[in-house]
Amino acid sequence: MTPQRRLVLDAVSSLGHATPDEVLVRVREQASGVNASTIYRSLELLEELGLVRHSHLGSGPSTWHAASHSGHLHLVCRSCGSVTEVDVSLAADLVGRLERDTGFKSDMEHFGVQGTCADCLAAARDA
Amino acid sequence: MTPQRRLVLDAVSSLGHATPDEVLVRVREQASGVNASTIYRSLELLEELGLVRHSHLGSGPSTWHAASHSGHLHLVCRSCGSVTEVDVSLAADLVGRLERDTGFKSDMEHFGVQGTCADCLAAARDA
DNA sequence: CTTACTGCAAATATTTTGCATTTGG
DNA sequence: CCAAATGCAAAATATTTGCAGTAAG
Repeated sequence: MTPQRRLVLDAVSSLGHATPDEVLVRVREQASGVNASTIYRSLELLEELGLVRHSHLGSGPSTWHAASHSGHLHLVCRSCGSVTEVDVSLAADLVGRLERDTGFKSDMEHFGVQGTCADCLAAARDA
Repeated sequence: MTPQRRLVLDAVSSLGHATPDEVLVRVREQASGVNASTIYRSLELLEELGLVRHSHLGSGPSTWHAASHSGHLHLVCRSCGSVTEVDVSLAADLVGRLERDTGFKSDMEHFGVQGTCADCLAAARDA
């Protein structure tokens, strides 16, 4: 565990859902010389070690979070970009049915669920 | 509706889930001079017109399909890359619960569900 | 020492944009 | 003719890779 890798892990842990670029910015607040490729390589390594995970929440870059911070679905609002977390158990029904019907074992955490959040729906109603 | 746009629509319709690059290749079989930027611009326009849609099935480029060909979830196998379609109604339970609990209105079609397909699970068991 | 890690620069891959040319109404 | 669409080239974005220098065991 090098200093750079520790900084990457700390950044991911404190940022929540961070893109590699956001991690880079945070890491550089602590150590200015760190390069983007080190971020990518560290994230990959930390994922192999099971310390962090990545998810695809939208069309942009993937986001990373600490492995300890898992067990939830990501609800991604297309309108305002907000990301809401809900317990992954809410999808247990769907996951179970998919497995029974097609034999497919789903990982609902890896991708975000796109849609529109309550606030944006309300704003659209008011407009 | 220009000749290029018609070719793009035809390509999307016949290819199923195609990336912009796959659409380009198909279009060039009919008209060799077509440029990639025309593909992107045509897809965008056709989506505004409601004739095609795009989904994010994995970490790579988005894929496009005819609007007539919708109403299903995409089950994307991480292991072999296969894409299985199942009726979107299977997710009605989850969608309803998310809306009731958090006010979030989900579009389950827009993102693929990652996981492992039955074949790859079987292969892993045999190995 | 020597193996592994890092920074740097360049290469990839994907998508977007500006602009001159062409096309179709 | 005029407005819109296209092709082309370059820019923008995101990520990966080769390589040489650095650092830690």
